[in-house]
Amino acid sequence: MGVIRKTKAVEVLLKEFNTNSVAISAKALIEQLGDTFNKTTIYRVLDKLEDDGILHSFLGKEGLKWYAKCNGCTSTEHNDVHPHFQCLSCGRVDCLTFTVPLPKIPNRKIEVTQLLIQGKCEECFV
Amino acid sequence: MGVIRKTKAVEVLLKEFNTNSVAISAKALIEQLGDTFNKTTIYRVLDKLEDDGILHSFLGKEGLKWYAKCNGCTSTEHNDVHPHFQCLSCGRVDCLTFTVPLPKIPNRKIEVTQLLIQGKCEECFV
DNA sequence: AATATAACGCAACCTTGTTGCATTAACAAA
DNA sequence: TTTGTTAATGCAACAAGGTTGCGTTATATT
Repeated sequence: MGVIRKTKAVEVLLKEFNTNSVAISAKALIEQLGDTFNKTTIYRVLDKLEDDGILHSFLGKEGLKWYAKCNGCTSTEHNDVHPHFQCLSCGRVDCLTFTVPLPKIPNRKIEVTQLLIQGKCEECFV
Repeated sequence: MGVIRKTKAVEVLLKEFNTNSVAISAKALIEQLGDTFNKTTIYRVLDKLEDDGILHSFLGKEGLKWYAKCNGCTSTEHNDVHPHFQCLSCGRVDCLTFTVPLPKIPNRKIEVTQLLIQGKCEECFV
């Protein structure tokens, strides 16, 4: 498990996530880069970058898969489980930096939490 | 907007949600009832029951749409935004009764929150 | 430069969910 | 209880996001 070859697709996709500090959906990436790279390639590179702990993914509104850069994750563990914010006006999604304290639930083991907050972002908020 | 006719499909689907106190995915309902009712019908009835404030929906793992009974919702407002718990062992999903306090986010307006917690449920937890 | 094989492109496919339209059935009124 | 209106249904075809198999290309190693 590892990105072993620095291909064009890997390079271009990584640049996307480095220049934009927001999350990007696979769909948007395909719309944007689909002429340059096959969608299969894009999906596979995203998968691999996630495996390697470089990107993390989550589900946005309507079940679309979004990706964003990781902070301090390794290929063995994704440890930046944080909320995501999706603007209902402009559609933009980004990562929030705080963590939400959850109450202990008796007899259950929490492994993953996915918190998606929807509303109006800074730019769309009047 | 309202369920104006008590049809077989409405009756059977409502019974599903009344006898099981857990959430059920549209997919599971189609697998279970697809011989009796057309999947289109099932999707439409679920839609309508949600419009009427009888069911609420949310996205589970893998972007599947899940439905569960509402508590005190009306056709104009779904006000039971609560976390959902999905067991990674048995796949079962249910509604949690607590609410999670979110920190205020400056310059943003929170409208909806979707919190999906994944882990081991009471039965699968050792 | 030769070579092994990861990565790619393409086409075909899968799944969840939606739409248009003709037919059926729920329910109110006669 | 028959009739008439129209909501609800079934069917087929479609839509969109994503996946798979396989032959070809290109990266990195020797």
